Amino acid sequence: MEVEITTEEKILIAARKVFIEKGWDGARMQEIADNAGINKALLHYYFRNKEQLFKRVLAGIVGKLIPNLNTIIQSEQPIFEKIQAFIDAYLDFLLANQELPLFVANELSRNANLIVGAFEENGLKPMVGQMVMEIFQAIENKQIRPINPAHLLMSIVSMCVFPFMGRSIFQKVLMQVPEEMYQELLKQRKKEIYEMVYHSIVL
Amino acid sequence: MEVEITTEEKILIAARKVFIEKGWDGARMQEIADNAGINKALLHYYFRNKEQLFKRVLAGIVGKLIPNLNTIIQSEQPIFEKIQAFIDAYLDFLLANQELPLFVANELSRNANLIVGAFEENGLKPMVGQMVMEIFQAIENKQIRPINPAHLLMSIVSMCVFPFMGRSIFQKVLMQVPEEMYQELLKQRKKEIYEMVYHSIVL
DNA sequence: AAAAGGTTTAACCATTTGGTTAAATATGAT
DNA sequence: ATCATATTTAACCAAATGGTTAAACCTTTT
Repeated sequence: MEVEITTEEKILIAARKVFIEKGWDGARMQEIADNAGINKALLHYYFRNKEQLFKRVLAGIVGKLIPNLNTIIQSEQPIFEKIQAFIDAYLDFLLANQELPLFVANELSRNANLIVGAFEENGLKPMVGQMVMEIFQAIENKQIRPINPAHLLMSIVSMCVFPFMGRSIFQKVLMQVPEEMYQELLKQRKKEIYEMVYHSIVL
Repeated sequence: MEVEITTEEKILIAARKVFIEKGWDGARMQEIADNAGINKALLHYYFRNKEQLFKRVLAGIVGKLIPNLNTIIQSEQPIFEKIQAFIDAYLDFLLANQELPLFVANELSRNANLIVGAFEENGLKPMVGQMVMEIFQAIENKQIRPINPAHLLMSIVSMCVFPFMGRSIFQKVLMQVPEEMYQELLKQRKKEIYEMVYHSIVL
């Protein structure tokens, strides 16, 4: 069977890899061309310049990041199930896109307008609002102990994302464990995070 | 009173600022020179090249990062007090060096050998070992509920660091709050993190 | 088969950037 | 004052880098 792959796709795949690996500043058009197995001039034929290419890569990334989580947030489930589903979906995504968080945080902090633009074009609503409300209600209903919802969410997201974003810090400085062992830890986190959150809010 | 500030110090201050702000790839020797108010050639007079200058900046950063935490870890206190002291000291440091985590994670993931070298020269022992042992003992002594120590530590560090390292993600994408409000959240975290951890491990 | 249009390439170009050089200027010792 | 040494600067340089151009090469249409 024929697996058609256009030059444009080859370029985007190569660009995604190089941009994520090296960041905007470190990425070289020549390296992207080499990775795509084409001439450098062809990059500029398909994408006018580095910025256009970067924007296209961003759009692809952001497009996958968002919908996943939003569906969960909007679903109707009891608070504990919902939190568990959130952690579950978030970690699945992170395990499949391990280098993404550091890349996004990085570019976002240097190049904010570009990235925020990409998010807005992809229609990311501040999905936090609804979650905050639900946590408030769960507190009033005596389902969970009183806790600042913003901080609870912050903590959950932190526990999910940081092991990926700060992976180099954990792996190379703090824990000094080999790659496979770290991957093993990452896989266990789904369960560990949920248990931590559960015990910290259950009455 | 005379505040003596040598050219070398001026350079290091400027370099630290530019490197942290822009990263290795984004930092320009010219910009560092401008920030220091000197000629570009003078940079190379004091520091042979970009790499030497970067290493010196790193040494300064790592030198302050470590000792702070190690003293706490090595202190003898009951487990809950120790965890609280750890969070306390960590957040004080982070509040005073907000841009550092992203910078370190970033350079560490691209340029590992350079940074790990800087850590090793500054004698960072994998301080985690001792903490893991103590958590194990606390579990055996029925002081806290059974929990994987590595994950507990990972979670604590995550909750402390991520709001700084992923600040742009929280602030600009997820929560969309103004600067002062985010700073306010950060100041509250000390208390919030400890309470979260406390409730999640207390029997 | 020849014209036409899109696709790909090699060779260039202008600018930026890290780094050097040689001369000028302070600074300190004799 | 004068000599020597350390500090600072302006002018350069070579390599790297994003981008352009004009020609070559397909593929499809007529």
